[in-house]
Amino acid sequence: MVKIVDVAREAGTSVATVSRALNDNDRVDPRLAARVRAAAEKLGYRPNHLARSLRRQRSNLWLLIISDIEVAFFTSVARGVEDVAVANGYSVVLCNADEDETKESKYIQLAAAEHAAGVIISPHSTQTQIDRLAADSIPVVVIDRSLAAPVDWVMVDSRGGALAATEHLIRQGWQRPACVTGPRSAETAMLRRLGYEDALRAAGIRTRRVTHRSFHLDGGRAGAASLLDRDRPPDSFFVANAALALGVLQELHARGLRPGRDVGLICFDDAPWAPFIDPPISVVAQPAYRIGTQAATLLVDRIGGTAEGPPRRVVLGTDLILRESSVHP
Amino acid sequence: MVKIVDVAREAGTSVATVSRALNDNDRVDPRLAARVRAAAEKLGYRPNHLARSLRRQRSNLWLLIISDIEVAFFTSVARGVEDVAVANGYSVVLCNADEDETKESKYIQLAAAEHAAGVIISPHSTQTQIDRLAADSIPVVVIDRSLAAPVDWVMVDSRGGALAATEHLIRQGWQRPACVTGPRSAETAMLRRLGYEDALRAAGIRTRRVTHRSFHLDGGRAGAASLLDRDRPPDSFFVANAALALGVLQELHARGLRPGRDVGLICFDDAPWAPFIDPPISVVAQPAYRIGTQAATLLVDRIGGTAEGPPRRVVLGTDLILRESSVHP
DNA sequence: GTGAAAGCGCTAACAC
DNA sequence: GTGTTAGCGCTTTCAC
Repeated sequence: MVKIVDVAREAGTSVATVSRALNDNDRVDPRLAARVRAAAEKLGYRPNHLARSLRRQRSNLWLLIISDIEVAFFTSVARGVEDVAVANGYSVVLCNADEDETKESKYIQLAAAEHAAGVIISPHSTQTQIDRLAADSIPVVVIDRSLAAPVDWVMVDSRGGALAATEHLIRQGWQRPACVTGPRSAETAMLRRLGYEDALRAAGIRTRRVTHRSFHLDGGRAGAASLLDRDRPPDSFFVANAALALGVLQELHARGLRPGRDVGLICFDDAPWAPFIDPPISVVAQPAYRIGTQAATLLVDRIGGTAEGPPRRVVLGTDLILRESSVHP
Repeated sequence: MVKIVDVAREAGTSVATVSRALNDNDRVDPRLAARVRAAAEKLGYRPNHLARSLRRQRSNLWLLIISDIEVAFFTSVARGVEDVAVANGYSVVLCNADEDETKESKYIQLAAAEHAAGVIISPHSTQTQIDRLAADSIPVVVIDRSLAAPVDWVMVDSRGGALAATEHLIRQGWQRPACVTGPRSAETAMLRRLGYEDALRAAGIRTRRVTHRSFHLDGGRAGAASLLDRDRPPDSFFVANAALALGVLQELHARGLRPGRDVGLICFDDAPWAPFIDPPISVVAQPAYRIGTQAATLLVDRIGGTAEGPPRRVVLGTDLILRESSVHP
């Protein structure tokens, strides 16, 4: 292993100068700097990140703590985060909290122990504790959901998207839209429900048909079943994410109900397979990749100290993509 | 920040003993150890991973370098890896090489620079260079594809799965099966093609209808188009992964060909949406999560030094899941 | 603009 | 079984 003293010897200078030259410190003679770079090149010098981080009391690692890695939305977010991180010389540790508070808090501890340069998190709940990070002055950017603490965040206009989707169902002619959404603890689940209710209110529909379930296929199936078993069952569904929608689809299929003919269906989250379902599914598309890049950019600014002061909040808009599942015959 | 000396003072002992007690070294008096742990607890001591790693010349980070994070298969693998890693006190840095050799080699460099404890990689090609890791004696486990170098690996029986899938098509009564597979540089693409050809040979079918494309939706679409434009077009398709299958589906749809009626279709990789496509897609399912846990287990053994000696190879079997797309009317 | 030297927090070799 | 201490490789004062 070739280290900084070896480069110094080769370049005929001191370790201090090598360090400065290689870290683009300007207080070094351009010609000497060139000699240093040549020496480093020649010897194949690779800085030891561990030593640097120990000295600086900060690593070049980000922790990206997401609530469910198997949700395609988060995968795209991760991509966006990673692209920006790598471009800025950081590496991303992807942590899957699995909607589990214990796991989540372990990862927050880990961020502190590893002296992470920053953290991007989609918190389990608005009560998620990030004091440990604040205490070590590790910058945090929150995505997808908000947080009680005063931090930067990037969200999608869930309520607006849900409103647009439900309005669309009503305008199509569906009379009794229902809402299958996520757990009450998830802010997005609540916001999407609220958007749904906004639309009903605007249309003068009194009956709210709502069910809260876990954000999974099984939840969707059970939710649809419970709704359909009611006295005056819904004739259409606004579903709060793609996994839930798969479950709703399954239940509809089991009952011989075809979307776009017998019932209306639209869901939050576009997915690569949505156009191929029978029938193709109408969706509210979220700019997942951009959420990732935006969050990462905010984090870079905070770490660099470019951004001081109060939290910044970014809200990205959604797109309504209409396919056949929401058509009223 | 409370450090090891603080704990030593509190417990009335030396830093060496604290280090030993906290790292479960047995050469320490149980009662003293208890006192140390109590002191650490009381002061809220958190070991500094950076310092530890610098001293040990090895961090507790794994790099998981996958070829495409948006492929659901790799997401499940990642989950498996992470679960085992965390259970063993490691953290996983997820790196998305994006089927790009340059990115891949940067991540391999990174593993060295960060003194990663180990690396799990789905290499871009069999020629991927991992010397840099061997040089730093960082253990490597290869997944999904093989590698020229002598390392541990975990794979799925691609050839066998492809054979079973194609045999199934033929047994259904399809006469002219085609194969839409990935790039020649991807070993899985080649193996799946070979399995397909094994089945044709066994059935006495002479004409091979094969196209190699990138493992993406667009590749599938273009591949299906080129095959269907031939003089004697295929009447059925064995497709080498789920993304490709979506593209094939798109092209079939555009031409008014319905799987399970006009053509036969089966693909590698199960996906949560496969049962909901019109018609539901028959697939060769891979045990993705288990591939992850297996690879991680091999890595843990290598790091711990439990496993010395020659490379170990794990080949996991596939499951044929039959739905409607492969039915011959 | 450059160099000498301290020290980040920890582990492990060595001495007892 | 326990303590003393060197040193992992780097950055960053401080002195010149």
